[in-house]
Amino acid sequence: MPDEPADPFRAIADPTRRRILELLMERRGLTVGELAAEFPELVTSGISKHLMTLRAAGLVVAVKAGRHQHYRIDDGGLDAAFGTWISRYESYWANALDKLHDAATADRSAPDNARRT
Amino acid sequence: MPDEPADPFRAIADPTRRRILELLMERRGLTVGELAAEFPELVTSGISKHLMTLRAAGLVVAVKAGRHQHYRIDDGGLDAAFGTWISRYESYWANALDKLHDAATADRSAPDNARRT
DNA sequence: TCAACGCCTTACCATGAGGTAATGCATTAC
DNA sequence: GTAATGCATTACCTCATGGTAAGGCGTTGA
Repeated sequence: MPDEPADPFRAIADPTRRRILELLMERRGLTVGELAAEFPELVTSGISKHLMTLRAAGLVVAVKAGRHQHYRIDDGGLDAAFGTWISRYESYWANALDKLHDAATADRSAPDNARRT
Repeated sequence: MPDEPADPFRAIADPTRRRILELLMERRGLTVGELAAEFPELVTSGISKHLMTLRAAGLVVAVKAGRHQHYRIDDGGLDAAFGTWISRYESYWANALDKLHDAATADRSAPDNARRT
């Protein structure tokens, strides 16, 4: 079986893979070598393995171009993987953060319940 | 060292822990026993370990009440853990999905770029 | 054609994570 | 006080994961 689905949540559990996704969001179409250059402490084949994990999770796709291979984020895959989860949590947050906001405005002396707005 | 930060992304990588979070969103204040009842295939101490992982990641908090212990989601912690990441990806999605939409309307014959809508 | 390049693939290893079982420790009930 | 309950903690096992090293294969350029 070449095509096991692979859990996207497990894919983003690794900091290196999250960093790869960030890099691919900033500059799409990066090659393995260009990505590997951002991780001096890792060997190229390690990056390749991470990319395969991301591909197996449906988060990135690769396009062959000559002897290079350009990776970019699979927008649809990313949405399919996390869209449902995020929207569910967002509706939860909408309620939860409302309550936090109420508490914060009611009591101005405890401002750091929610860092980052 | 009792307080190692613990990566929240690693915490939600496990399906059991994601399920626990969902349950705590539906009914807050569940005890370990009540949660364990939802996982017949697991032993109670396993659930306890998962809860400790979620606590270490700052995603849930426990409130002692008699000899029970009520767990609930740490709203601020959840936001601190994922808020930044999600908002960044959302702004990306806003662009990316726009492009998908453009591509879909421009070329009606390639409809399955985005599964799930 | 042949060598160099770029990436993938395949062992292989060390570490960490998920699971169970057993023990410890409060708290409640008798 | 004693027993039972509810959960935490510890020890232990197994398997998955992240990492390296080495070899394979297609592509490019001379």
